[in-house]
Amino acid sequence: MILGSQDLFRLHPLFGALTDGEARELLKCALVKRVAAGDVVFRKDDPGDGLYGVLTGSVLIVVESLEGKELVLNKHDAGELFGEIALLDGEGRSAAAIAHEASELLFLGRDKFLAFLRPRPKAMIRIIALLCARLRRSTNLFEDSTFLNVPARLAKQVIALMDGRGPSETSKSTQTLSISQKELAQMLGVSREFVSKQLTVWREAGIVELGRRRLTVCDERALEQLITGGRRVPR
Amino acid sequence: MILGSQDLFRLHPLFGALTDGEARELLKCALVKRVAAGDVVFRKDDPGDGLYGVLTGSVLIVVESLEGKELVLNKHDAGELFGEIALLDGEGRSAAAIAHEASELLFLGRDKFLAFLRPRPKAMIRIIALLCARLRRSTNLFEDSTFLNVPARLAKQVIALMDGRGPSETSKSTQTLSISQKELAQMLGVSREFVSKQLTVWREAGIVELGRRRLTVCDERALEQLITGGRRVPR
DNA sequence: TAGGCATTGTGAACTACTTCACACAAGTCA
DNA sequence: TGACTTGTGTGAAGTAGTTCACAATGCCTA
Repeated sequence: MILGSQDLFRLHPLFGALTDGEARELLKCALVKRVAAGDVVFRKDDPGDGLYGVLTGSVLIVVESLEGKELVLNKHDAGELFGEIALLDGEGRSAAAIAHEASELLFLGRDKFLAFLRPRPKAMIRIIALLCARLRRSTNLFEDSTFLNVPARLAKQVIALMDGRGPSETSKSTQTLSISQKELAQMLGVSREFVSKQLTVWREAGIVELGRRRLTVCDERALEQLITGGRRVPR
Repeated sequence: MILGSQDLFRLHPLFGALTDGEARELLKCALVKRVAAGDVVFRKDDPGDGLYGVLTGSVLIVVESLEGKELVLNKHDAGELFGEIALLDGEGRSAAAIAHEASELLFLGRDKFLAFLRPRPKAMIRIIALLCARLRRSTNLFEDSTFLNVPARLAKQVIALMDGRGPSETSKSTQTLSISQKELAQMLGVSREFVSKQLTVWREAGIVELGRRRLTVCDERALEQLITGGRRVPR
């Protein structure tokens, strides 16, 4: 789906039922940034100068360790907002944002956004809902990383990526993800090699098919069972 | 410090500058729950029926794995609020709350709280700030658990516990924490034995002194260096 | 004062990962 | 076409943590 710059404001739950006039007015304050794959949108600790929305493409939220290993905290596709934390609390960016592919982003400056928000308690309610959702996700990630072993977390991640892409055609169909094993590894914070080995095991078990930047899930049920079965150190 | 039930409302940043009248009115809707150490305040997945504040004592936020291992996500002392997420988004409790010691809690029902919140955008702003703070903490925990090894995370946790207790007397003084090694382990999601071994190493290095449910930090600087020095698998 | 429970210390064996070192395949650009 | 880059597969060796098993110590209370 291709979003017009206006649609993001009109359609995103955060902005609720804006009138055409309001949407147009917000749009005047916003600007469209075009970025190429790999471009840095903002860095960790940058001042939170505004809110971003994804019109086309996708953006990764990333933190980097001292040795340069990257951990992907989140991926935002068309229609989603990001960069709200630093904007709202006035602290520095809590992570970097990097374009995953060539993308068009809508940028709304801090002052404009806060001015929009101040007289609209309903929008605040929706911001609160957004933050709660982020918090639940974040807590779950932490929980999983301490309770589940890597195969289980990998299975969970793969399923989440499939669900994110919408329920595809028929609910029973095999679905193909376009993602490299390195990217999968970075979303879990584990080594690329281990992901490769685990996927190979699954291929031999007929659960997935593999290709270059391609992962086709043949047996989603098997993956689901791996999650609940995949305790840590199951002796 | 012992909080009167009224003080929590008057003093907590979330409620801002309430008038005496407002505080009294809120208080009429609230009720005080007394719990003993180990009592369950709410369980994971319970409906989010209200907001809690700690008057005296402390409460742990805990998730449990399928095997029964407990991970302590947070600890709330006197003057702090908890239970806001499920309350705000209407989903089930994202974790359990368990009294760490005998405590007095103030409970404010969902309807009353939302009614209080609705006409007060300033209070919403403070809720938003609270959620942002929680989100940053949660993200940091996840980040640390993937980038740092256990000794570094343990050092960080110990320092955080000391800072939480206020800057003590003189800033250079040695400080004593009253906590068991099992509790420390559960805050990090690691084994009790490993914590014990690591603390023993530190004792032999003169960094800490140990006792039954007692941990005295002699050399905070050394702990701080362990954090930044403590990459994962440093070859 | 004895008995019981919670806490700590420690060694031995194990395991779930990691790093390192490659080989190979596939796409891309000069 | 060839050279280069990116992605994948795999084995060998290493390591940071785990579980298990137990001993010892201190505290609480009957």
